[in-house]
Amino acid sequence: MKMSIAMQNYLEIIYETNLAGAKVRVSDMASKLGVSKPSVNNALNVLKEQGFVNYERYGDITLTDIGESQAQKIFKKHQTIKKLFVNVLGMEEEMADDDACRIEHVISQDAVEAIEKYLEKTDNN
Amino acid sequence: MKMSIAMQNYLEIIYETNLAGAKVRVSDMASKLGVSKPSVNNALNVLKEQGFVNYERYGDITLTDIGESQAQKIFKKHQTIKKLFVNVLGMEEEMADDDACRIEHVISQDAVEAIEKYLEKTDNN
DNA sequence: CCGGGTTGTTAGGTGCGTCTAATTGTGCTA
DNA sequence: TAGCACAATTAGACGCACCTAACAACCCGG
Repeated sequence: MKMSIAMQNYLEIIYETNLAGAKVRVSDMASKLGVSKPSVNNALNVLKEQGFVNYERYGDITLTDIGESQAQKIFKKHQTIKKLFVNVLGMEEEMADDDACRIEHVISQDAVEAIEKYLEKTDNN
Repeated sequence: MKMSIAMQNYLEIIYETNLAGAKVRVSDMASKLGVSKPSVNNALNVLKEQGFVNYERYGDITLTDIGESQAQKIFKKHQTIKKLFVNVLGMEEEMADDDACRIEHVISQDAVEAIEKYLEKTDNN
């Protein structure tokens, strides 16, 4: 169940694109993540291999149930961290997003829960 | 002035060993970081190349002025993050240390400053 | 219904940080 | 002071994530 930071980011962008109601495309992923199309293609094949995405040559890109729940977990971490940064620490939204995007991949579940508890306690959720 | 996370960790462990007043040795670094001795050796040569450490074959390992100030910066970030986690969020010391050790390498300077300001404001420094 | 622009894929290669196995250097002790 | 244990280094290889260049498939306008 171990996933690299890079792979987590690919998964997350698919999830967010779904949330936005847009079609997931290799080119768009590449430009959003700032990598080349072959890198995206390669990542998708790895993620498919690991059972996180459904993907066929030139076909649609979708998340499997497992991929979806993984992505959701990451996304939730992101939101929690961002809330702490914006609501408690008074950071700018954009900056908070950037930091959250990097921290979400390395922070422990325990730490996230500690943040959540604090946000509840201080009515910042 | 860009340094990889791996290299930051090597630098930090040298700094901490200095703080503890102990001699810096390849073997100890390897076991503390959970990597092999050749990995440490290689890292030291890279860091020497980049001007962060003084290091000769079979010689003492010390930080240059630049290396020292870099390490100090990282260490300070670590302390700030840890304080937030322990004093504000109520996390265990050890857990907070582990999280801080990973987050310190990806968090922005702005975010650290926001944390510092918050700690001051709430008398947690 | 076909030709060209866009999108996606393949092939091949690079850098970084890691490893194991083998070798060399150091320094203590008998 | 010779030898031995252990510390450090070298050599060579691997995995991962990335790249560029080239090629293949898709699809839409004429």
